[in-house]
Amino acid sequence: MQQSKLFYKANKNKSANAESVSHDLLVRAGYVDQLMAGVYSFLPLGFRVLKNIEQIIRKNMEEIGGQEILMPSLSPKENWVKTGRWDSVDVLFKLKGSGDKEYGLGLSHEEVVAPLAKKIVFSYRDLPFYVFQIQNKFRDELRAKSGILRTREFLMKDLYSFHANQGDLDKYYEICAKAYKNIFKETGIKVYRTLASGGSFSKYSDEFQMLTNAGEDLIYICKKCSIAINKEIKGENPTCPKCGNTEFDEKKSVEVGNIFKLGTKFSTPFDLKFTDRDGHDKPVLMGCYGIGLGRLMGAIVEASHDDRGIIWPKSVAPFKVHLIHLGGPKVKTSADKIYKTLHGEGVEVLWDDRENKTAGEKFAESDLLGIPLRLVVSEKTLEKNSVELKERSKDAVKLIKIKEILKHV
RNA sequence: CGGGGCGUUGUGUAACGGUAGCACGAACGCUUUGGGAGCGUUUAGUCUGGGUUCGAAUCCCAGCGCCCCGACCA
Repeated sequence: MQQSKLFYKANKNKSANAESVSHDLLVRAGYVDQLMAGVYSFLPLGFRVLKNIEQIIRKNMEEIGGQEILMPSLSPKENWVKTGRWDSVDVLFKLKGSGDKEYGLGLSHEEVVAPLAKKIVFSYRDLPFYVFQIQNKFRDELRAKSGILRTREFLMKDLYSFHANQGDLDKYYEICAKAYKNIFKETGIKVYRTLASGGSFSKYSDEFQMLTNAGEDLIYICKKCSIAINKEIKGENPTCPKCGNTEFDEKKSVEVGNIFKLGTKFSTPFDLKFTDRDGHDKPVLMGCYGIGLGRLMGAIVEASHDDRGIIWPKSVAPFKVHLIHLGGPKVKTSADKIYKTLHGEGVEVLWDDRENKTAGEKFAESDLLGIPLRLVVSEKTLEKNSVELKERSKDAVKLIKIKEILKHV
């Protein structure tokens, strides 16, 4: 991609209305644009990051048997009434269509996936199965905050599992927890699996929390065994559920994922059952497993930046290489050649081909954008048939031969 | 939803009730080219509606919007 054609505009001034680091940097570097409180557009740079995160999640969900589907955002009021969530969930967006027909905008998809499963599941032979989607969710949060960390519309991966018995659900729940750990590791952040209350869903759930001051949650990490619990759990029982210790570190954190054992909570209202080996009908047991993609993206920035800008982990970076040329037409021609070579080899490269920008501006913006590898071409480097290579996360620069660039990127 | 703060050009900000200015950006020209470079020209703004006043960005009322704290959080 040539930067002169990229749909974005970076800004030197700090955003006035952005308290959190990720909000400020993502807006300033042109990754996202705020439309209103809690609602954002993802510009090409931001969308590329989002798609990389999406791909990591997709791969891991497919590895544990997840089959990808796409469910609608609109759903009929009746289904929400059936589960009681029309009245009990105050963040549900409700809207009215023609003929005064009422709809709910999906904030999670039990009301859609359970009736769907009912059309496919009849026998124990049809179980278990796992379906997931990556789709926009709508929640009428009382207060959106911290840029893309808490929004009213956001991309979420939600997986639903269906089981014939508790043992099977328990087993899959742990498999999914492991996949989650892997996802967060791949996206470059450290998370704590945190025992939490399940809200209206189940007695207990597990949250995946990343430590950051920009977060809105508090978690308690056992000083002895490093198990983490959230506030509600500590409120109920102030001892470590694993080792009985009572000493905890209190830390601010952001929840990037959450898993629940739903049991029969949603299968019962929709009469979702199956015929077991013994010939008797039994309710299907469900689990649900969510990750907010935009929030994860924000969390990554919170975890990985410096005072000059973002430092993307390679796995999610919008481009792998930021190519910069300094100098006149001759240098630009060489840069163009390098750009085409890299591009031709499938290396994701952003080339700052702008002619009216000074070296300082290009460097400063490169640091702000946070692409992992920077290649600089100038007359100085060309004299040695080389380019300069620098990792965004490090200070060291080194010269590498142009012929050998592909070995380094 | 309670409390607080704030709405001035694309962004960041200034202006006692009296000429809406500065910086960044953007555009053009010339010069420059290894850490946000220089000169010149240009561009674009007082959230909306009322009120007070000779005169309102400024004071008052209402609305809308944004941010923060809290509450809430499938």
